[in-house]
Amino acid sequence: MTVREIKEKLKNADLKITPQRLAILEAIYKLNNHPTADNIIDYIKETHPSVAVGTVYKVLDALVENHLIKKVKTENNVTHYDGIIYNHHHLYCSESDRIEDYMDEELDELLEKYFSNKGIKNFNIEEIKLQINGRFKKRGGIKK
Amino acid sequence: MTVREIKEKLKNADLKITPQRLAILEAIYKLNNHPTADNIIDYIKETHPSVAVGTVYKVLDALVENHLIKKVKTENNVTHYDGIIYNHHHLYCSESDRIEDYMDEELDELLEKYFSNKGIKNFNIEEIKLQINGRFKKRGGIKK
DNA sequence: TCTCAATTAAGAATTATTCTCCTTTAGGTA
DNA sequence: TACCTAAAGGAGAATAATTCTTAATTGAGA
Repeated sequence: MTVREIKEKLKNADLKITPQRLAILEAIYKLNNHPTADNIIDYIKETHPSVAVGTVYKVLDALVENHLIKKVKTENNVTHYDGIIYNHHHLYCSESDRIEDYMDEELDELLEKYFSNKGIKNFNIEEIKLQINGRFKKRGGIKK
Repeated sequence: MTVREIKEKLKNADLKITPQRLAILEAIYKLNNHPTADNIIDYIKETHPSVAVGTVYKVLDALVENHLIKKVKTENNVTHYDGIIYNHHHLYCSESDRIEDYMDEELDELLEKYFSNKGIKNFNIEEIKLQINGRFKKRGGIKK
């Protein structure tokens, strides 16, 4: 995702293009791992050493409100952010805080069809996401 | 859920049966709305006015660790707890913090079958929960 | 280039949770 | 039934994550 594209996103969302906002949004795209505010601050501090913590929270809120990013539901007492705003699912590691995206169009269609037929009483569905809990297999190294 | 049954659960989980633990676990079952620690404290303060906040957090942690309750994934910066520990799904209201349980055995079987066939590369699935975002229809009152 | 509403910086305040230390108690054992 | 002690709880301080306030800076429209 180029700076140009990020500027375009901010512009389309009617948000002023500021260096802080560019840096924060770019951090989310580059990290691509559902970072926390603290992760983002750590990431941008090299190129933007004087961005205030309060600014980061304020910018993150603005990005969420303007549908450029989303908050991720977790059991943590810390907010994680997602740069992917189209619907998808998440793999949650039961051993760590790792969260991975999971895209599966076949599954999406299945769920769409299922709930079109069935529906949920007294509830208007807006979005269906899977929370898939489990363990990531280790990459390389000694097999356990 | 009777006090007797709750005592049984604590005993089976190898947890000492204390008045605080009984009160907190009963609160979760009675409230039955994915309460926060603060909700629970408010609920039990009438019958147990001197239970310490730190105790509540400690007891909740013990109940989670011993699989008597579960934490609910949310975007809030506050932990919600669930008294239902068998697998089920959640309806999340996009307008409030309301979270409702959603059980659907047909759906469970569908998902089970789907992922048995498909699987997820480099990931061992332990549990699949649906996060269904939407709006609850208003009960009674003027139609909007 | 100028202007100003919007944004940011800085740091204080708030909220939710965790930690520490001392007191109390659940329940096992004799 | 009484005793004992490891475990649990109370109280309050500490920590961490986020929000708020005020003054300074700035993006972008005119």
